[in-house]
Amino acid sequence: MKYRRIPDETIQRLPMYLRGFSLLEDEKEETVSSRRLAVRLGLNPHQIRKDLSYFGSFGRRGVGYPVRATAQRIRRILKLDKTQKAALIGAGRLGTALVAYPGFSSFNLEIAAIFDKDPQKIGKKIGHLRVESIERLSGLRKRKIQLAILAVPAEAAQSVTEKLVKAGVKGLLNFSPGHLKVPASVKKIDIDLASQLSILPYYL
Amino acid sequence: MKYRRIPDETIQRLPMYLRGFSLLEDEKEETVSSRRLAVRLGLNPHQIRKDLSYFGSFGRRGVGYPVRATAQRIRRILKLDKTQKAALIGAGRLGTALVAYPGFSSFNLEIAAIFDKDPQKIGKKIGHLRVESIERLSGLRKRKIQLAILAVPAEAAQSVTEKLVKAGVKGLLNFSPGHLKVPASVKKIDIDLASQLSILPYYL
DNA sequence: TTTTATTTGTGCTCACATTCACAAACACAA
DNA sequence: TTGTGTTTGTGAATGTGAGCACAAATAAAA
Repeated sequence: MKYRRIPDETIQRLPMYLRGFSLLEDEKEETVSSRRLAVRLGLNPHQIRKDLSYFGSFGRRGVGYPVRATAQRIRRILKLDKTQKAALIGAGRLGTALVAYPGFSSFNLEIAAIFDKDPQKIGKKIGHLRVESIERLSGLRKRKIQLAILAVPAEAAQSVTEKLVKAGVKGLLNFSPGHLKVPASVKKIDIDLASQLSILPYYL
Repeated sequence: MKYRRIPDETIQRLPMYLRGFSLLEDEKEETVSSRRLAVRLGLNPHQIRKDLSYFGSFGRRGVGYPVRATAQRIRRILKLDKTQKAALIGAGRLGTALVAYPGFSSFNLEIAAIFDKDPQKIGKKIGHLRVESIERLSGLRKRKIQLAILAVPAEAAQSVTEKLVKAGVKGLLNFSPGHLKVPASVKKIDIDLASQLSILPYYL
């Protein structure tokens, strides 16, 4: 296929595909067709094929996609073939829940540091990590942590973000409500829990 | 404007607009132009105007949007002018964090019941609510709870969902990974935390 | 009243994602 | 070797949302 810009939407679906392939890997399946995979994931086969084709030829016609190889290739694309470390900012309830969240490890994601402003929390253990002072964010570059999860109150979000950017963070998963300004070089994903829930009543 | 289908994307932005208007309400602002609001929210004025116009005429030319009235109108559209009750299923760490989450109340959203399967957790207090047995989900209809937040392990998600649908739930905020089958009459929003985080490394 | 500066509301255009349709590639049986 | 049934990969068609430009409406100054 001639070069075409890869849609963000495609990138966003890759983790879903990866989860599907990983599960099939565990089930010792050798190959899977786009049709079978589509049924499992609840979407349509055309989209799976088109999405994967952006990254080259993955499957064999008449056969399907080789499970193990394709899983590995998607991991490579998403840079999940090596463990990716993320810093968590905010050791409140949500932050604590995220540390214990079991879903990250299957994607080779690891929360490798926790920061908080509150002196009461600093030094405390959460999981197997100790909460560090927010003053130590500047050490992230040395520790090769380029991802951050922001779970602080809205008022603190912008100033913490600026510290993170200075510390070399390139990807941000933001749970704080409201608009966060980041340089174009930083990829930001917003998860606004209250907004998400408040959409539902509309459809009642 | 002649009738046009309202895009889902527009609905998804309404909570953002509502938060903007609510804040301006607190600041005792009388009116706001799409331009000023756009700066605050970090998006463009055309989109705000187009989105609002789907629901009729909101503002006055040369002046802007009346803050209080527009906020109230958006609340009405989203059915947030009355408190909306939601049930939380799954009293794990994530569920517990959600109960304490302060962001819901400003949208008139309330977690009004908590359910779990684990007998160890049933009867325990979380916030000011007691954890109930999952067997009691069928009582949701009588309690007029039509929204549910699903924070259970992936294995349990489908069966719980079916119980919820039977109990008359019409809107579902799903934190469980994987594909969940729901009837077309039920609106489902998925928040897959691991998938979201795993998108970030791609952009490094 | 007239002019100037704003600002909304909306038809239109453009860009882009999704879906379709089909040729090419493969497996396997006859 | 030929034929049949799959399945991928992709150009093309379709559908849809975002961005734009501008007329209409308003306020305030001249």
